[in-house]
Amino acid sequence: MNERNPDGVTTADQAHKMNSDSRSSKALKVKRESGENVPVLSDDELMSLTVRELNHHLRGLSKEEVVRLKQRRRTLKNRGYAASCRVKRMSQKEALEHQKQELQQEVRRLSSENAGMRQELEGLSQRFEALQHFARTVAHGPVTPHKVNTTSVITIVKSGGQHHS
Amino acid sequence: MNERNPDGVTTADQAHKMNSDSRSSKALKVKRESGENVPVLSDDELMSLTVRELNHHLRGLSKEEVVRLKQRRRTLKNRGYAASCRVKRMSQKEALEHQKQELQQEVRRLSSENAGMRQELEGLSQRFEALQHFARTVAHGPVTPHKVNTTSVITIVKSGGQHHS
DNA sequence: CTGATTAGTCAGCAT
DNA sequence: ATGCTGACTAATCAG
Repeated sequence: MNERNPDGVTTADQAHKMNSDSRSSKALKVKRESGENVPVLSDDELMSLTVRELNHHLRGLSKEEVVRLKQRRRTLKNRGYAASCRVKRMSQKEALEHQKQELQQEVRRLSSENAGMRQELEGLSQRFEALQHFARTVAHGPVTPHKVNTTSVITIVKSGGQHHS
Repeated sequence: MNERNPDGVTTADQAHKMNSDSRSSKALKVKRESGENVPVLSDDELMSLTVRELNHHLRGLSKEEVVRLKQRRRTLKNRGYAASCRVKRMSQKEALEHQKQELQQEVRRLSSENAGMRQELEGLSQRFEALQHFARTVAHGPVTPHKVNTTSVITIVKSGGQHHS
Protein backbone atom coordinates (compact mmCIF):
# COMPACT_ATOMS: atom_id res chain seq x y z
CA MET A 1 0.00 0.00 0.00
CA ASN A 2 2.30 2.76 1.04
CA GLU A 3 5.80 2.82 -0.10
CA ARG A 4 8.60 4.62 1.42
CA ASN A 5 7.16 7.98 1.62
CA PRO A 6 8.82 10.16 4.11
CA ASP A 7 5.95 11.36 6.07
CA GLY A 8 3.36 9.66 4.03
CA VAL A 9 2.76 7.37 6.88
CA THR A 10 0.71 10.00 8.49
CA THR A 11 3.44 11.14 10.68
CA ALA A 12 0.54 10.64 12.82
CA ASP A 13 1.05 11.93 16.14
CA GLN A 14 3.31 11.48 18.84
CA ALA A 15 3.00 14.83 20.28
CA HIS A 16 2.10 13.54 23.64
CA LYS A 17 4.70 10.95 24.16
CA MET A 18 7.95 12.79 24.28
CA ASN A 19 8.66 11.25 21.01
CA SER A 20 11.79 12.19 19.50
CA ASP A 21 14.38 10.84 21.47
CA SER A 22 15.36 12.80 24.18
CA ARG A 23 18.21 14.50 22.74
CA SER A 24 16.17 17.41 23.67
CA SER A 25 17.34 17.08 27.17
CA LYS A 26 20.65 18.70 26.59
CA ALA A 27 21.57 18.36 22.99
CA LEU A 28 18.61 20.31 21.87
CA LYS A 29 20.69 22.39 19.59
CA VAL A 30 21.64 19.77 17.18
CA LYS A 31 22.35 21.72 14.11
CA ARG A 32 24.23 20.54 11.15
CA GLU A 33 25.34 24.04 10.59
CA SER A 34 28.28 23.35 12.77
CA GLY A 35 30.02 21.96 9.78
CA GLU A 36 31.93 19.85 12.20
CA ASN A 37 30.64 16.53 13.08
CA VAL A 38 26.99 15.95 12.78
CA PRO A 39 26.57 12.67 14.55
CA VAL A 40 22.88 13.05 14.85
CA LEU A 41 20.01 13.69 12.52
CA SER A 42 16.52 14.70 13.36
CA ASP A 43 14.01 11.95 13.60
CA ASP A 44 12.22 13.01 10.48
CA GLU A 45 15.44 13.20 8.54
CA LEU A 46 16.70 9.89 9.77
CA MET A 47 13.43 8.24 8.97
CA SER A 48 13.04 9.57 5.45
CA LEU A 49 16.51 9.14 4.16
CA THR A 50 17.21 6.42 1.66
CA VAL A 51 19.77 3.83 2.52
CA ARG A 52 22.27 5.41 0.23
CA GLU A 53 21.73 8.84 1.70
CA LEU A 54 21.96 7.37 5.13
CA ASN A 55 25.27 5.76 4.36
CA HIS A 56 26.53 9.12 3.28
CA HIS A 57 25.81 10.49 6.70
CA LEU A 58 27.22 7.43 8.34
CA ARG A 59 30.77 7.84 7.16
CA GLY A 60 33.24 8.33 9.86
CA LEU A 61 31.09 7.04 12.65
CA SER A 62 32.05 4.29 14.93
CA LYS A 63 30.52 0.95 14.29
CA GLU A 64 28.68 1.27 17.54
CA GLU A 65 27.14 4.54 16.52
CA VAL A 66 26.24 3.26 13.11
CA VAL A 67 24.38 0.39 14.66
CA ARG A 68 22.59 2.63 17.09
CA LEU A 69 21.60 5.04 14.37
CA LYS A 70 20.29 2.30 12.17
CA GLN A 71 18.30 0.87 15.04
CA ARG A 72 16.83 4.27 15.77
CA ARG A 73 15.88 4.56 12.13
CA ARG A 74 14.17 1.21 12.29
CA THR A 75 12.36 2.19 15.44
CA LEU A 76 11.14 5.43 13.94
CA LYS A 77 9.87 3.62 10.91
CA ASN A 78 8.17 1.05 13.07
CA ARG A 79 6.42 3.87 14.84
CA GLY A 80 5.01 4.95 11.52
CA TYR A 81 4.03 1.44 10.57
CA ALA A 82 2.18 1.02 13.81
CA ALA A 83 0.34 4.26 13.18
CA SER A 84 -0.67 3.17 9.67
CA CYS A 85 -1.82 -0.09 11.08
CA ARG A 86 -4.09 1.64 13.54
CA VAL A 87 -5.43 3.97 10.88
CA LYS A 88 -6.13 1.06 8.59
CA ARG A 89 -7.91 -0.81 11.35
CA MET A 90 -10.12 2.18 12.04
CA SER A 91 -10.84 2.74 8.36
CA GLN A 92 -11.91 -0.83 7.90
CA LYS A 93 -14.15 -0.63 10.89
CA GLU A 94 -15.77 2.54 9.63
CA ALA A 95 -16.18 1.02 6.21
CA LEU A 96 -17.98 -1.93 7.73
CA GLU A 97 -20.27 0.32 9.70
CA HIS A 98 -21.00 2.34 6.61
CA GLN A 99 -21.84 -0.75 4.60
CA LYS A 100 -24.07 -1.91 7.39
CA GLN A 101 -26.00 1.34 7.34
CA GLU A 102 -26.39 1.20 3.58
CA LEU A 103 -27.69 -2.34 3.80
CA GLN A 104 -30.14 -1.36 6.51
CA GLN A 105 -31.40 1.44 4.33
CA GLU A 106 -31.73 -0.94 1.41
CA VAL A 107 -33.71 -3.32 3.57
CA ARG A 108 -36.04 -0.52 4.60
CA ARG A 109 -36.49 0.55 1.00
CA LEU A 110 -37.25 -2.97 -0.19
CA SER A 111 -39.59 -3.63 2.70
CA SER A 112 -41.52 -0.49 1.92
CA GLU A 113 -41.71 -1.25 -1.76
CA ASN A 114 -42.77 -4.70 -0.83
CA ALA A 115 -45.57 -3.55 1.42
CA GLY A 116 -46.79 -1.20 -1.29
CA MET A 117 -46.89 -3.94 -3.83
CA ARG A 118 -48.59 -6.30 -1.48
CA GLN A 119 -51.32 -3.76 -0.98
CA GLU A 120 -51.62 -3.12 -4.69
CA LEU A 121 -51.86 -6.81 -5.26
CA GLU A 122 -54.58 -7.19 -2.70
CA GLY A 123 -56.61 -4.33 -4.10
CA LEU A 124 -56.32 -5.55 -7.63
CA SER A 125 -57.16 -9.02 -6.52
CA GLN A 126 -60.38 -7.87 -4.92
CA ARG A 127 -61.41 -5.85 -7.92
CA PHE A 128 -60.58 -8.79 -10.10
CA GLU A 129 -62.74 -11.15 -8.12
CA ALA A 130 -65.64 -8.75 -8.12
CA LEU A 131 -65.38 -8.31 -11.84
CA GLN A 132 -65.01 -12.03 -12.25
CA HIS A 133 -68.20 -12.57 -10.33
CA PHE A 134 -69.97 -10.08 -12.50
CA ALA A 135 -68.67 -11.69 -15.64
CA ARG A 136 -69.77 -15.10 -14.48
CA THR A 137 -73.19 -13.78 -13.74
CA VAL A 138 -73.76 -12.29 -17.12
CA ALA A 139 -72.21 -15.24 -18.83
CA HIS A 140 -74.27 -17.85 -17.12
CA GLY A 141 -77.68 -16.34 -16.83
CA PRO A 142 -78.12 -13.41 -19.15
CA VAL A 143 -81.76 -13.84 -18.39
CA THR A 144 -81.48 -11.68 -15.33
CA PRO A 145 -78.89 -9.05 -16.02
CA HIS A 146 -80.43 -6.77 -13.46
CA LYS A 147 -79.71 -6.76 -9.79
CA VAL A 148 -76.53 -8.46 -10.65
CA ASN A 149 -74.00 -6.70 -8.58
CA THR A 150 -72.72 -3.85 -6.59
CA THR A 151 -71.44 -0.43 -7.36
CA SER A 152 -67.89 -1.50 -7.36
CA VAL A 153 -68.29 -3.69 -10.36
CA ILE A 154 -70.05 -0.96 -12.22
CA THR A 155 -67.25 1.36 -11.38
CA ILE A 156 -64.72 -1.15 -12.53
CA VAL A 157 -66.39 -1.75 -15.82
CA LYS A 158 -66.89 1.89 -16.48
CA SER A 159 -63.39 2.89 -15.40
CA GLY A 160 -61.92 0.99 -18.31
CA GLY A 161 -63.72 3.18 -20.79
CA GLN A 162 -61.03 4.32 -23.13
CA HIS A 163 -62.26 3.19 -26.48
CA HIS A 164 -65.67 2.06 -27.25
CA SER A 165 -66.89 2.02 -30.80
CA MET B 1 8.78 4.67 30.12
CA ASN B 2 12.37 4.71 29.33
CA GLU B 3 14.04 7.75 28.06
CA ARG B 4 17.07 6.81 26.23
CA ASN B 5 19.70 9.38 26.07
CA PRO B 6 21.38 9.98 22.81
CA ASP B 7 24.69 8.93 24.14
CA GLY B 8 23.75 7.13 27.24
CA VAL B 9 22.56 3.63 27.36
CA THR B 10 19.27 3.33 28.99
CA THR B 11 18.41 1.53 32.08
CA ALA B 12 19.14 -2.08 32.27
CA ASP B 13 15.74 -3.05 33.40
CA GLN B 14 14.96 -4.47 30.07
CA ALA B 15 13.69 -7.70 31.39
CA HIS B 16 10.34 -7.11 29.78
CA LYS B 17 9.70 -9.52 27.03
CA MET B 18 10.28 -12.84 28.65
CA ASN B 19 8.30 -12.22 31.70
CA SER B 20 7.03 -15.67 32.20
CA ASP B 21 10.27 -16.77 33.58
CA SER B 22 12.15 -13.61 33.97
CA ARG B 23 10.99 -13.58 37.50
CA SER B 24 12.28 -17.02 37.87
CA SER B 25 15.74 -15.67 37.87
CA LYS B 26 15.35 -14.81 41.46
CA ALA B 27 11.96 -16.11 42.32
CA LEU B 28 12.06 -19.44 40.70
CA LYS B 29 11.33 -21.15 43.93
CA VAL B 30 7.79 -20.09 44.26
CA LYS B 31 6.86 -23.23 46.00
CA ARG B 32 5.40 -22.52 49.36
CA GLU B 33 6.08 -25.98 50.51
CA SER B 34 9.70 -25.23 50.49
CA GLY B 35 10.86 -24.90 54.00
CA GLU B 36 11.88 -21.37 53.29
CA ASN B 37 9.75 -18.35 53.27
CA VAL B 38 7.98 -17.15 50.19
CA PRO B 39 9.07 -13.60 49.53
CA VAL B 40 7.84 -13.60 46.00
CA LEU B 41 4.68 -14.64 44.28
CA SER B 42 4.18 -16.03 40.84
CA ASP B 43 2.81 -13.74 38.22
CA ASP B 44 -0.55 -15.42 38.22
CA GLU B 45 -0.79 -15.28 41.95
CA LEU B 46 0.27 -11.69 42.21
CA MET B 47 -2.20 -10.71 39.56
CA SER B 48 -5.22 -12.47 40.99
CA LEU B 49 -4.85 -11.60 44.61
CA THR B 50 -7.21 -9.14 46.20
CA VAL B 51 -5.78 -6.06 47.77
CA ARG B 52 -6.34 -7.43 51.21
CA GLU B 53 -4.68 -10.71 50.37
CA LEU B 54 -1.84 -8.85 48.81
CA ASN B 55 -1.30 -6.80 51.90
CA HIS B 56 -1.08 -9.99 53.84
CA HIS B 57 1.83 -11.08 51.69
CA LEU B 58 3.36 -7.68 51.88
CA ARG B 59 4.07 -7.71 55.58
CA GLY B 60 7.64 -7.32 56.47
CA LEU B 61 8.82 -6.12 53.10
CA SER B 62 10.76 -2.96 52.58
CA LYS B 63 8.89 -0.02 51.19
CA GLU B 64 10.95 -0.30 48.07
CA GLU B 65 9.95 -3.90 47.55
CA VAL B 66 6.35 -3.17 48.24
CA VAL B 67 6.34 -0.51 45.60
CA ARG B 68 8.06 -2.75 43.09
CA LEU B 69 5.65 -5.57 43.77
CA LYS B 70 2.63 -3.37 43.40
CA GLN B 71 3.98 -1.99 40.15
CA ARG B 72 4.56 -5.48 38.87
CA ARG B 73 1.00 -6.34 39.81
CA ARG B 74 -0.23 -3.33 37.90
CA THR B 75 1.83 -4.29 34.89
CA LEU B 76 0.56 -7.84 34.92
CA LYS B 77 -2.99 -6.61 35.10
CA ASN B 78 -2.36 -4.22 32.27
CA ARG B 79 -1.16 -7.11 30.20
CA GLY B 80 -4.51 -8.75 30.73
CA TYR B 81 -6.40 -5.57 30.01
CA ALA B 82 -4.57 -5.17 26.74
CA ALA B 83 -5.44 -8.72 25.80
CA SER B 84 -9.12 -8.20 26.60
CA CYS B 85 -9.08 -5.02 24.64
CA ARG B 86 -7.82 -6.86 21.57
CA VAL B 87 -10.29 -9.66 22.00
CA LYS B 88 -13.11 -7.17 22.30
CA ARG B 89 -11.97 -5.36 19.19
CA MET B 90 -11.93 -8.59 17.24
CA SER B 91 -15.31 -9.66 18.52
CA GLN B 92 -16.86 -6.38 17.53
CA LYS B 93 -15.35 -6.64 14.09
CA GLU B 94 -16.68 -10.16 13.66
CA ALA B 95 -20.08 -9.09 14.93
CA LEU B 96 -20.16 -6.34 12.33
CA GLU B 97 -19.23 -8.73 9.58
CA HIS B 98 -21.89 -11.15 10.72
CA GLN B 99 -24.53 -8.44 10.76
CA LYS B 100 -23.45 -7.40 7.32
CA GLN B 101 -23.93 -10.92 6.00
CA GLU B 102 -27.34 -11.19 7.58
CA LEU B 103 -28.38 -7.91 6.04
CA GLN B 104 -27.12 -9.01 2.66
CA GLN B 105 -29.18 -12.14 2.94
CA GLU B 106 -32.22 -10.13 3.96
CA VAL B 107 -31.73 -7.90 0.93
CA ARG B 108 -31.57 -10.91 -1.33
CA ARG B 109 -34.70 -12.36 0.24
CA LEU B 110 -36.66 -9.14 -0.11
CA SER B 111 -35.47 -8.59 -3.66
CA SER B 112 -36.60 -12.04 -4.61
CA GLU B 113 -39.96 -11.64 -2.93
CA ASN B 114 -40.24 -8.32 -4.63
CA ALA B 115 -39.57 -9.71 -8.08
CA GLY B 116 -42.11 -12.44 -7.51
CA MET B 117 -44.76 -10.00 -6.49
CA ARG B 118 -44.00 -7.73 -9.38
CA GLN B 119 -44.56 -10.61 -11.72
CA GLU B 120 -47.74 -11.64 -9.97
CA LEU B 121 -48.96 -8.09 -10.20
CA GLU B 122 -48.26 -7.93 -13.87
CA GLY B 123 -50.01 -11.21 -14.58
CA LEU B 124 -53.05 -10.29 -12.58
CA SER B 125 -53.13 -6.90 -14.21
CA GLN B 126 -53.25 -8.43 -17.64
CA ARG B 127 -55.94 -10.88 -16.71
CA PHE B 128 -57.89 -8.07 -15.14
CA GLU B 129 -57.74 -5.93 -18.24
CA ALA B 130 -58.80 -8.77 -20.43
CA LEU B 131 -61.74 -9.54 -18.18
CA GLN B 132 -62.55 -5.87 -18.02
CA HIS B 133 -62.68 -5.72 -21.77
CA PHE B 134 -64.99 -8.68 -21.82
CA ALA B 135 -67.22 -7.19 -19.19
CA ARG B 136 -67.46 -3.92 -21.09
CA THR B 137 -68.39 -5.76 -24.19
CA VAL B 138 -71.21 -7.69 -22.66
CA ALA B 139 -72.41 -4.68 -20.73
CA HIS B 140 -72.58 -2.36 -23.69
CA GLY B 141 -73.88 -4.56 -26.41
CA PRO B 142 -75.45 -7.68 -25.04
CA VAL B 143 -76.94 -7.98 -28.50
CA THR B 144 -73.86 -9.65 -29.78
CA PRO B 145 -72.53 -11.79 -27.00
CA HIS B 146 -70.87 -14.04 -29.48
CA LYS B 147 -67.45 -13.62 -30.94
CA VAL B 148 -66.64 -11.43 -28.02
CA ASN B 149 -63.19 -12.38 -27.02
CA THR B 150 -60.31 -14.73 -26.77
CA THR B 151 -59.65 -17.89 -24.90
CA SER B 152 -57.98 -16.13 -22.06
CA VAL B 153 -61.11 -14.41 -20.93
CA ILE B 154 -63.07 -17.61 -21.12
CA THR B 155 -60.48 -19.25 -19.02
CA ILE B 156 -60.56 -16.44 -16.53
CA VAL B 157 -64.29 -16.55 -16.16
CA LYS B 158 -64.34 -20.26 -15.80
CA SER B 159 -61.43 -20.38 -13.40
CA GLY B 160 -63.28 -18.44 -10.80
CA GLY B 161 -65.83 -21.19 -10.28
CA GLN B 162 -65.88 -21.41 -6.54
CA HIS B 163 -69.30 -20.47 -5.48
CA HIS B 164 -72.23 -20.07 -7.75
CA SER B 165 -75.64 -20.46 -6.26
C1' DC C 1 15.59 -4.58 3.99
C1' DT C 2 10.74 -2.81 3.98
C1' DG C 3 6.24 -2.89 5.61
C1' DA C 4 2.55 -4.97 8.42
C1' DT C 5 1.04 -7.14 12.45
C1' DT C 6 1.07 -9.06 17.37
C1' DA C 7 1.82 -8.77 22.18
C1' DG C 8 3.57 -6.27 25.99
C1' DT C 9 4.29 -1.75 28.25
C1' DC C 10 3.15 2.80 29.74
C1' DA C 11 0.37 7.08 29.88
C1' DG C 12 -3.86 8.91 30.66
C1' DC C 13 -8.68 8.94 31.18
C1' DA C 14 -12.83 7.26 33.45
C1' DT C 15 -15.11 4.89 37.11
C1' DA D 1 -7.50 1.05 42.75
C1' DT D 2 -9.33 -0.90 38.50
C1' DG D 3 -10.30 -1.29 33.72
C1' DC D 4 -9.77 0.34 29.10
C1' DT D 5 -7.59 2.28 25.11
C1' DG D 6 -4.08 4.98 22.20
C1' DA D 7 0.48 5.02 21.12
C1' DC D 8 5.18 3.13 21.19
C1' DT D 9 8.51 -0.68 20.97
C1' DA D 10 10.42 -5.13 19.96
C1' DA D 11 9.73 -9.35 17.77
C1' DT D 12 8.24 -11.69 14.00
C1' DC D 13 6.04 -12.58 9.72
C1' DA D 14 5.55 -11.79 4.61
C1' DG D 15 7.44 -10.21 0.41
